[in-house]
Amino acid sequence: MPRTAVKPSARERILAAANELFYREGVQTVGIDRIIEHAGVAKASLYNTFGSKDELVRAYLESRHANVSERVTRALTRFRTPRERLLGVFDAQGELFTEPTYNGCAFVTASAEAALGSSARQAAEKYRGWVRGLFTRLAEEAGAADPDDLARRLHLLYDGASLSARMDRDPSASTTARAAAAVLLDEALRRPPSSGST
Amino acid sequence: MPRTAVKPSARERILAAANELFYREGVQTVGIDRIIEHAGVAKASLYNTFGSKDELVRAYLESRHANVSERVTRALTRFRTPRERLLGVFDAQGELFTEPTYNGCAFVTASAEAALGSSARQAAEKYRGWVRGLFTRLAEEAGAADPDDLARRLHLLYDGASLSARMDRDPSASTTARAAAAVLLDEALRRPPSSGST
DNA sequence: GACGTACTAGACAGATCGGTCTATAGGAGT
DNA sequence: ACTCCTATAGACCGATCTGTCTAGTACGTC
Repeated sequence: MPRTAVKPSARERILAAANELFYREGVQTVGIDRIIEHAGVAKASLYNTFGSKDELVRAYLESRHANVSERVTRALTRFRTPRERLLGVFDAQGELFTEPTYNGCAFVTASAEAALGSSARQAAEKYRGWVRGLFTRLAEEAGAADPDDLARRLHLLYDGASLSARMDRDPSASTTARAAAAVLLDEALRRPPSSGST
Repeated sequence: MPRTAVKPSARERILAAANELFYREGVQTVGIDRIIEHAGVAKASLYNTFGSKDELVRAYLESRHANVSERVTRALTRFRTPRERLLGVFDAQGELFTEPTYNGCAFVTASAEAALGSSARQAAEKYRGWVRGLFTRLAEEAGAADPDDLARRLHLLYDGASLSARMDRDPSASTTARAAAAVLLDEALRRPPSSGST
């Protein structure tokens, strides 16, 4: 068991350094030299393991995706009713916001820095698909008249909250989003299950 | 009239080039050389006029702020009732989304690329303050029970919509946001003018 | 014609970038 | 003992970055 206890592998140390530096300062700003220095590895180790900076960025974002989805999923098991589970997404978001290292959605910032066809954009697309699917499923379970439509609306609040938490340095954005989500949910339950009223 | 008709000044050409390239590809990705080449000016002209790239970024964002606020303000004069004016913000947003060059909120992307104390962050803060103030004023005029609270909620939808329009390439995000905003507005009007119910 | 202003063209400096390469060292499996 | 694998340190390459500097040009005003 020398892997995790005594000394993590080079790959793990590099990913940890990337997770910290890329997230805090941006994937464009942080250079390879900073990463290997912070991880305490040789440059060759990084390129033997990941091949390029772009692939390292992809691995960094994929690990974040895994962390966030696991964390949110686990947090939702605390709640019993469908309504509580749906609104619980914003509670889980609020917990992230209060962490001192929180610096916004990693996929949004990385995507803003990267070129159009880059790995960052692909990883962001995948993450957004997961969020959308989560909200859609929760909206269905809650009995919303139009689950897709409610999921889209909740996704707007979710994105807006993470953006406000970063740019306005306002961790209470998740509370505002949660309250707004409750109003939207109630309205979606009031609507008849199959009709389109604008 | 040789200024605007025949040949714009170097400053105007530089700003136009910055507005196009910075917005499309990012302030970090686009270098000074690309700007001066696209503007057709000498490098010395850029540095004599703006002093540094950071100041050029600030000027670029300030010009965008002026453009957007002027455009939104003018669009809102079309509507008569307070309710229409409030929801009209999302109509104006939808018009921006349909433009082929739309690439998300310039302040969000620029802020994601720039360092913490940079001009971009300052310009973004200023812009966000304007948006917040606009929503607050419209919420007051519409007679919302808690205008600040409603403004915060609408701001989440507004940010979420621009983010979705860019990342999901979905111009209809403004329509979703507008529908959600209508629900939130109605609820804010139903609430008694001075009480706090969670 | 002289002069100041605004501009252009482009070399240049100093730093940093992503990425490759050489050379070396230690540990595990045969 | 020998080899393979993984790791190390660090020189090195070509490209690119922001910013400076020199030199020369067109124009409008006195």
